[in-house]
Amino acid sequence: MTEKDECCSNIPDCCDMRGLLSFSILWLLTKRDMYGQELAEELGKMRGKRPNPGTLYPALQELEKRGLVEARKEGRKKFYVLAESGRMGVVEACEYFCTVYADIFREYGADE
Amino acid sequence: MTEKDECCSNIPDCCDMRGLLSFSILWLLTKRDMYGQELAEELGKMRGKRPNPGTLYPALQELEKRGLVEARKEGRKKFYVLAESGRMGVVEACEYFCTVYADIFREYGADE
DNA sequence: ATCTATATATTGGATACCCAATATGTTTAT
DNA sequence: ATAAACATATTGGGTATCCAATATATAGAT
Repeated sequence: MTEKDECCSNIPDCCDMRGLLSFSILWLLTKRDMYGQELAEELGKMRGKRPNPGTLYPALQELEKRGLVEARKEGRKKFYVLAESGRMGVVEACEYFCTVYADIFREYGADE
Repeated sequence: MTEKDECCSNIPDCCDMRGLLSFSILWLLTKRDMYGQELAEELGKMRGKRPNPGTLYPALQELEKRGLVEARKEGRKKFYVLAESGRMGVVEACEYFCTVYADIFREYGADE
């Protein structure tokens, strides 16, 4: 608790680690439907920093436009739901991702 | 073995998985010094596709400019070597990376 | 009604990464 | 010396992600 607020805040300054936002969003949506601010919070927990609205909302619109997610409004909240193609795509993407970076995880992941 | 040539060629079309090039380069250089074409080949094995020269060389120049790698010429080959700051940075980056995507690896990585 | 908090969205600008195509050197072979 | 092969590099154009700052719209409280 003397640490930062959430999970990992050791954001490296050597490589900016940009990328994989859409991938992370799709993966989070396999857990449950979420609206924008929930996604922002979960992304913040994962990566140590919430994405800015100017980053998040265009990404969501793009995923919606491509038919990977669908939106359902509830009051002022707009819940994003994985579409059929998104659900298949994200599994494929996760498998690819894990294969590509398997060695890195073998060395630095695992415990802790 | 009936599969594709190298490791993973199931490049997903749902999310483009762009990003992490500099990170991957730094990580490869923890294994051994490499020149451009070697890096291109190793990146091709990792990700299923070699980066184009117009992608790779600017990235290498940027890493050199920022002092994370140093270059040593041997004939026509230009070997890239992790600099001090690069070696520390890449460990930090690997730990960050593994923390951020730990859950995805737990689900889709591990065996196979 | 009006104020506040919440949630979505846009604007403008920057950087990293991606490509195809082409150009410039440097060895090696003939 | 000239050609072929190898390696590095550049050009021009595109997309995804990143930011700070601002705008709009809805809901709940008073």
